[in-house]
Amino acid sequence: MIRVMIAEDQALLREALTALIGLETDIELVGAAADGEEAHRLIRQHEPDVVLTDIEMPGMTGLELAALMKREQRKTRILIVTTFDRPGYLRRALESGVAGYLLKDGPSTALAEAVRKVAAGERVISPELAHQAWSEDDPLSDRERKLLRLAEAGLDSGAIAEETGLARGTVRNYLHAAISKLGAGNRIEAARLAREKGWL
Amino acid sequence: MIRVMIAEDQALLREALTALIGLETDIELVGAAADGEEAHRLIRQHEPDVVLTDIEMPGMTGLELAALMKREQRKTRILIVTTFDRPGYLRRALESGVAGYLLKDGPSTALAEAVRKVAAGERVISPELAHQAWSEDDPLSDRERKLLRLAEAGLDSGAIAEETGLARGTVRNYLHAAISKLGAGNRIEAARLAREKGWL
DNA sequence: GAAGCGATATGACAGCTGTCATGTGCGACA
DNA sequence: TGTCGCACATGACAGCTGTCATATCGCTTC
Repeated sequence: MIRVMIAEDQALLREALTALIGLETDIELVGAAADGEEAHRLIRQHEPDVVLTDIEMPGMTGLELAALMKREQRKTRILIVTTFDRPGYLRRALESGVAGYLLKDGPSTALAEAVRKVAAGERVISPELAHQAWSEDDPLSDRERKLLRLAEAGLDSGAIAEETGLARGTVRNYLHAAISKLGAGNRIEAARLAREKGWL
Repeated sequence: MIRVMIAEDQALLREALTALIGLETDIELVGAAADGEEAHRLIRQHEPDVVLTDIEMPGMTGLELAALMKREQRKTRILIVTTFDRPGYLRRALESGVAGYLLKDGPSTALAEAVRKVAAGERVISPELAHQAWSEDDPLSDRERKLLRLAEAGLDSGAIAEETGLARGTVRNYLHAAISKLGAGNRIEAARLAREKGWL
């Protein structure tokens, strides 16, 4: 019997996944959490074989949860189930040590199958994504990413400078580097491109 | 017996909803569609009492589907099930003539209950949203909305002018109006604010 | 018909943005 | 130790953006 836990903040999807798992005879649901911290607590309590989780959750993301499993040397393996099909997300997920990455777009039959494979120690990646796993490197530095996020929120160079303690000219310089690396025409387009790739 | 159809492009959620509906004894599933056009075809074929649908779908949105039901004078009623909790979305949905608007955040028990109420002719709105239904009017004109969307994508005034056939000065003027109406400091912030409200 | 109003349209001007040249300091590495 | 690369920093300049004054047109209201 494979012991599974669900961590998903959308109640409807969480309970629907519960219903789907309930249809399988060789998989047992041992808990369901609505946020990352509750998930961590329940994992320590039940020590499931596999945790189905979204990436974005209140409290703790699915990726942080995966990193935590590694740090605490648990055998519990993380299977990400998400809508985000951006290359950067998959890359970051794999680097966090997740055992699988499924898209919510995929057929539900893939879910139980993926749980079985992950429980057996295999690594599972949505076929739609497998080819783009190592597609393109994030060329942005931490500084560029941070300033790009502020620019995306609508702050002008002066406000970003104040926020970060940099000079206005320096802010423009970093944004110029980001714009140039991404092949964009301005900071707005640069932010959009970076977000599409999953780099923000 | 209430006859229900599901229109949802995420396969996993679609099949999970199917599983949830399957648990109810007084509700019967008569079809499931992965996009708006397929949904329309299946509605004409099966004439369900209620259609569960997301707003954003390939082919046709759930709101367009609702408007179509009204135009074709069908008795089929649309129940929106979505993640979008922005005020503007609910307002536009109600104006499109939907019979209900549920958040995926809500408990799954609310789903069957909502289906029953909608089938009985009632109107159902997620309690989290009810208070903000008429919270704030969209102050933007169609022209302003369109230009704001182009600006959000990273086009500069010149590119937007070319795209729309307007003069550069006119483009800046419309964006200025939008910025001013929204109390923003620049076009980026204006686009962000408008999107948060659900006006884009 | 005249006044009022909103949508459309344009140009002038100050300030902001993107680009580039240039410079400093720090750690890596042969 | 030198120099190489990289992050950090700044100023100059052309072009773009935000703001405002202004004007036309169609429609409503009296």
